[in-house]
Formats: sequence, C-alpha cells, structure tokens
Amino acid sequence: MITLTEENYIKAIYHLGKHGKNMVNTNAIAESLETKASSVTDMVKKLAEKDYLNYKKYQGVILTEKGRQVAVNIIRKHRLWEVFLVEKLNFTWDEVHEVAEHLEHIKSDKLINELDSFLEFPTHDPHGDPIPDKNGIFNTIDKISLSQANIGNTYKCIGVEDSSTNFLQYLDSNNIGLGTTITVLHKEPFDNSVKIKLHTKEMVVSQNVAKNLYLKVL
Amino acid sequence: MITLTEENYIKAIYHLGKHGKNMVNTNAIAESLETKASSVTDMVKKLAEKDYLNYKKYQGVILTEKGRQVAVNIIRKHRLWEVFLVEKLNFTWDEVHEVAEHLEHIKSDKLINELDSFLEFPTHDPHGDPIPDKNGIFNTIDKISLSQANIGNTYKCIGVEDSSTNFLQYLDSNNIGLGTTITVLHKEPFDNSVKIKLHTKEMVVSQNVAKNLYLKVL
DNA sequence: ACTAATTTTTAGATTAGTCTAAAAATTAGT
DNA sequence: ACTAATTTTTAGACTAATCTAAAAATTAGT
Ligand SMILES: [Mn+2]
Ligand SMILES: [Mn+2]
Ligand SMILES: [Mn+2]
Ligand SMILES: [Mn+2]
Repeated sequence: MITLTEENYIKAIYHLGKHGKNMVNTNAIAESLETKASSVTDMVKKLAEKDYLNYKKYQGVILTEKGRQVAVNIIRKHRLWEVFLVEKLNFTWDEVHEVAEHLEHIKSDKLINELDSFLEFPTHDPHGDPIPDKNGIFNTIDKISLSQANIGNTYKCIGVEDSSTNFLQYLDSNNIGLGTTITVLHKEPFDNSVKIKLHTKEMVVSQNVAKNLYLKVL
Repeated sequence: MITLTEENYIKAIYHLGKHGKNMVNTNAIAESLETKASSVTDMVKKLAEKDYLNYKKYQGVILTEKGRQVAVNIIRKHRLWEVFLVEKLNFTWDEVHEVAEHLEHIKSDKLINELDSFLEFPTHDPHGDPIPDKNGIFNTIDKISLSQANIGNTYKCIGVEDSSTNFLQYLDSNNIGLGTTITVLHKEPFDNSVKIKLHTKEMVVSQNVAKNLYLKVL
C-alpha cells in the first residue's frame, strides 16, 4: 500500500531528477513540496525502506525502477485528467492543475484506461506535456525553447515549461497558446528579450517568457 | 477545512439517520464504517466541536443543518461520478461504488457543476438513487418495494435498496435492471417469496430480493 | 427495584506525517 | 588546511485517526 503523501514525494523526486535519472537533494524536495528538510529526511528513509528509491545519507536520493514506474503512472493520471477537464468540462489550461493534483491519486486501472480510451488516447496534455501510455512509454516530440530559436525562422508553439497560473494567463492575454505560429524577428543581447511576430502583430517577450515557451520547427 | 475522514463519518450518519433526520447511535456508526465504537466517540466529539452535529453523551448524534448540507453535497458528487462511470466509461452498475467512494472527496465546485452539465443534469444514479441538484434539492420519485407490490399489477423497476456487488450481479444474471417491467403473479405467505413475470419468463424471488427492489406503478 | 447484559465513554498507546531546535556532516572560502 | 557557511540529520514534540482494555452509564429481565 502506497499513501497519497508517498506518491507526492515520488512524483516530486521524479520531476526534480529529470525523469528520475539524477540524484535529488533534500532541500530541493522540501522546497518543491513546501515542507521542511527534516520531514523529507524522515520520508525518504521510509521510501528507501519500501524500495521506491535509494538513499545515501547526506548524498541525496535517486528513484529505483519501481519508484520510477510509480511516478510515471501518477503523471499519466495527472495529465489524462487535465485533458478531460479541458476537453470535456470547459476548464481553461490555467485551472486544471490544482484539481488534477487530487484526481491523480485515485486508484483504479479500469478508470484510467477507460478515461484514456474515452479521450481517444491523447498524447499530450493541455500544457504540451507528453502523456505516457499504459506501459509507461512517452511519445516525446523534439522541442526547443523560444530562447534557443533562430532569428528569421517560423515555429509552432507546442508547450510550456512553467505552467503556473500567472504565466498561462500572461500567454492568454497575448493570444499565445498551443498551436500558435511564431516568427522570431530579433534577439536583444542586452537582456535576452526576444521580438516575435504573432499572427500579424509584433511583440517583445522577456527572457523569462522565452525560456518557458516551447516550439517546434515548422 | 474538513478532512476526508470527517466527510465519511458525516455521510454515514446522514444515511443511518434516514436523511439526517433521526438520532444515530455510536455502534451503528462504528459498524457502518468498519471501525470501533471508541474511535466513533472521539470523532463525534470533534464533529460536534465543529458544529456538524449535536452530540449528547450516551444518547447518540444528529446532524446539524451544516452537517446535513455537507452530507448532501458528498452524495451529489458520489452519484454524479457513478453516472459518469456508467454512461461514459463503460463501468457496470456493480463496479462504480468503490471508485465513487474516492471521487466523492475531490473538492472543486467547478468540477462537479461542469460534470453535472456534461452529463446533462441526471436526476438519478445507476442504482436509481436521486441526485440532489446544486442547491441540495432531491427530485424524489414515489416508489414501493417488490414486497409491498400487489398481485396482478405491473410495475417498472426503478431502483435498488442494496447496491452490493452480490445483489447487483444476481439481478444482472436474471435480466433485471432499471427499466425492467415486472408483473406480480403470486406472493407466498410461508416465506414471503414472490413469483413474478419478467419479459415472458416467470421466476420466484426471495423476500430478501423483493425487499431490496424498488418499483413504480406503470 | 435490583441485577445482568449491553452500550458507550475514557484512558493510554500506536502510526503517519509534520514541525522546531540542536547536532553532525559536507562544502566553500581564504 | 582550517574555519565559516550551508546542508542534512537527529531528537523530541504535536495532531489526526485509530486501537485495546477498563470504567461508567444505560437498558433489559425478572
Ligand atoms: Mn498539472
Ligand atoms: Mn500539465
Ligand atoms: Mn455508491
Ligand atoms: Mn449509487
């Protein structure tokens, strides 16, 4: 039996360790889960005991294959529920995260596989993040951030790195969404801001925005 | 803030007190929640403190209006999710309860009201139980149990009292479901069993079955 | 009305998850 | 290499929810 709290730790460690491949330190987990380092130490000991991760005192933790599978399954559920909320229940992409944080812990294989089928097996969630299939396989698409894009080229927006309400609402208010076509006009060396053409309108976005917007070559 | 456990106690007390109208005693709650009487005593003290119910030592508990509203909202969510699972995700009526027990605790007004709308405002769940609207109003239909039905009359099956897997699968295997037409042929005084006509087939059901099947006059 | 059976409450302990404050280990700076 | 800063762990305490065992109150039977 795995608890909701354990699932949240495992998911956080997966994300912090870039798909569970790197070591993650105590303070990073504490910050991510808005808890204290001492609580994290207690919990990672328990998770190590249950074989979800390997823990070396003062060195940090890394997920085991068992832990990685748990993480991928929670992420699958989170992202499928996000698709459901947007496609079927009229949620906007900045409203789904909070509810999906709860729905992702519902345990029923039939539920999630039927939901997947009902949604016609979506490959990406409303933020452009890939949805693993029932075997945990991700369908990853090549992407670059707007910061890395080349002047003169035209791209399609396919995702965001930051899916905070603030950032998503900023994008909404500037008519940027998944599928939007963006041409890079100028990159300002001084502050790394980027001038882009959107539809017919031109605008300048900060480095912060540029780093958090993912594109693919058209 | 109300916890998941508190919600489950309040719901159980609502059902045991016949829509929260009657006093409920400690042992009944303990049995219903598969816990111990001592745990119930502790919890009802806490719920009384939070004004969800009135508690008199050794006398039992009764929900306050605030408690009744919490119960009705949980029941609304439980039954809407049951409809969703059957109508959209190919669950059978004997599979939905367990999953709905978890889904009913997800807290989001938008979620539940959009779900209601998506399902086109259903008035009854897959077991024939009424679904309160967003104001907590039940659309109750007059119903009698098969035990109370009259010989020679024809009825339509509109619900079940017991929604255990065993009972629902028994009904499935005898082709009895919501909407099934039933004519009462004979009532056996010895054991209160009932002989009925279903479609063209005749069969005898036990008193236990007859008491748990709800009908309306055609 | 009095005893016996039942129900309910209290007392004390346990587990999961968290916290603060202090100690220990690691890392960084000179 | 040694001290200072940072990170991490330990120790001890707290809350929510549960349990067992014992005590108290209520209800039932004669
Ligand atoms: Mn999300
Ligand atoms: Mn997402
Ligand atoms: Mn149910
Ligand atoms: Mn039901």
